[in-house]
Amino acid sequence: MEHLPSWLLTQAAAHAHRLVTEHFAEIGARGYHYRLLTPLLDGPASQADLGRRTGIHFSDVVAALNELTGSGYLERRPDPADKRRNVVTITARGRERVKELAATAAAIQEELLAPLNAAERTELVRLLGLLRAGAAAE
Amino acid sequence: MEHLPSWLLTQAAAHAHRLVTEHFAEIGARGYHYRLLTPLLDGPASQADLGRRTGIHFSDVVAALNELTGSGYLERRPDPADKRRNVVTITARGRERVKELAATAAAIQEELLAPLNAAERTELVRLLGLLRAGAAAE
DNA sequence: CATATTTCAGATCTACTGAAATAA
DNA sequence: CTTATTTCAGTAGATCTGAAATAT
Repeated sequence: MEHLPSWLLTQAAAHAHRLVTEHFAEIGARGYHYRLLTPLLDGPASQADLGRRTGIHFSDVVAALNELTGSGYLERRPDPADKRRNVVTITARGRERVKELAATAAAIQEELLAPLNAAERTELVRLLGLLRAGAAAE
Repeated sequence: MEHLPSWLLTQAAAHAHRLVTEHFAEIGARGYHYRLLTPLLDGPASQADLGRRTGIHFSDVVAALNELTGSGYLERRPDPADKRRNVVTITARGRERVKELAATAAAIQEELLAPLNAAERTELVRLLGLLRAGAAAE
């Protein structure tokens, strides 16, 4: 079992999940907040677009954006060019919040990757990236 | 975000989880069944012992063992030497079931690791093992 | 008519918390 | 009295399903 990739992946992800939940909770956030707020630094986006870029389901994007608008980190307005869409824009407070979330995320990575040296960290990221590309391919 | 280890880990694990759920469901099983049944091939164990060896919580071990005893894959008897404990033993039907589950697990690994060559698979397992050891250390 | 977007209500699985009963 | 084991009831988080309303 200790050599079964899917099991090792599950265990490592569970550990990562514990760290993410714990550290983000300390500042009243959760992982979805960071994942959704960060891409908005590059400019406004529709909710469907955010869902596709982050891998978060449309229905969950809705709930997380409700929380983030409630905190004043972003604004949601109907798109004049396509009235089905909402244009989601990050606010000045939201940009400050991202800095805070990014610092927390960096601390999480450091704790998670502590057992690996620099070369091993790079290789892990590369291998996981390959898995991700393969999963997206089919 | 594509280079954030905790995110890559989460995505890869989510993909692995989809494969595990999907493939095991085809034969009326789930991941916990394989994880609990396999160590019992080495001999009987108490539930607390199973929980420690598999990383599954005691309360979830109880529920999964209820399902497995209901299907006749294992037996649970009070331990005469320590009456707090249950001795959990795999049955002949259980041993057959493990073969089925192991074949399914192998198919899952193949699908999951398809993007990696043999050397990369070995390295991924090694790196995830290091993370696991680090997580267990604190 | 088919497709895309937003939204809500609900379901699943994994992981965890808390507490009780029993026995070492 | 403290600790370990089993058990149950319930929670939380991430993911996903299904369906409705609206607009392209």
